[in-house]
Amino acid sequence: MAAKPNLAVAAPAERPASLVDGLVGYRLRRAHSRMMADLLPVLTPLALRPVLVAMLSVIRANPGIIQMGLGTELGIQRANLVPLINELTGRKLIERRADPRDRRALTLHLTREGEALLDEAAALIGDHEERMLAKLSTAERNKLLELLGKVAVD
Amino acid sequence: MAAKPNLAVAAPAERPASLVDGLVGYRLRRAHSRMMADLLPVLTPLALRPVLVAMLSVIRANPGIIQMGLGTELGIQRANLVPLINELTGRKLIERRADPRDRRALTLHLTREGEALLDEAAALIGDHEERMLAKLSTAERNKLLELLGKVAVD
DNA sequence: ACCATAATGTTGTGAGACATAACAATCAAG
DNA sequence: CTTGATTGTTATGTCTCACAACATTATGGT
Repeated sequence: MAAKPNLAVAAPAERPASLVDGLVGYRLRRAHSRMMADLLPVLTPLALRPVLVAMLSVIRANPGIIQMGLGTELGIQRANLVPLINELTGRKLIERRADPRDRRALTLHLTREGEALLDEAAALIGDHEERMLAKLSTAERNKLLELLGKVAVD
Repeated sequence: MAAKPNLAVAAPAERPASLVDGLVGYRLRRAHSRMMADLLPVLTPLALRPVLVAMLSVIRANPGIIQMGLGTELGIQRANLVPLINELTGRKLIERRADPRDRRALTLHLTREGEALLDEAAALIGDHEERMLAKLSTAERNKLLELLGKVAVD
């Protein structure tokens, strides 16, 4: 029942909009892809990746959070979290400490170096966001944050 | 100079907002992740993935597009495009034809089966988007599309 | 016409993200 | 105390993606 006109003879001169172009999911994919492409080289000088920054950020906001909680917060499965945490502990950016309440769990804390490096990363990421959102006014950026929040939340 | 208030003394009773939570890039990542998690099982019955749908969609909107053009349009490198196109041609969803103007290039066209399958996918994806954007009004959805477009565009 | 450079499709390869299963240690509930 | 669930861990496999190299063909300069 498609009301689709026959355009087999139409000259594809300009750039006909594809079906996926009107989808939020598709533009989300493109916007995300473009931002990651810009962010990766930004963090390279600090030897960090976006995931590691997110981990540091959540640990700073929730000192003493256990690994399972960190994984849930970031949408990372605990199995895949282990090598990431090993990477951060190996660089003395965070510490694993025994949880006094639960002997299975390990709590996570930022070290001084972790704090400092996260501050550096935050500054670089601030510039990065400013660059990516240059076309958007402050009101538009807030609106985008709000709308993305509604989509991201469960 | 960042106008960042000192919140070190705030009581972390509820759920303290982490630094990354105010970043567009981070919410973009979360929103994208959630939508993909919902979309993948939607396309499973058709044995399709989001990339394949995007390819079919762009080919339908630009019949005769060459592989290089498709890769540029979707942000996929031509090397990685080859097995994807092989997958679609193997399933008789698209066809590779010689380009009369450039003997290096191969033009791409949808088959009837490709058209039909894309229509099915479009219907399923329509439901999927409706589900993901349930919290947003029509005006908000259009605004989100517009803002994402500004971020995604180069 | 000739030559150097670029573009297109292709293959191969490796790194990284991610899901799953299985296990030991510990907790929680009956 | 015993059964089941939870936490951290290891191992494994899959999927996506980037990069390098190559043959074929176009393009542009001389």
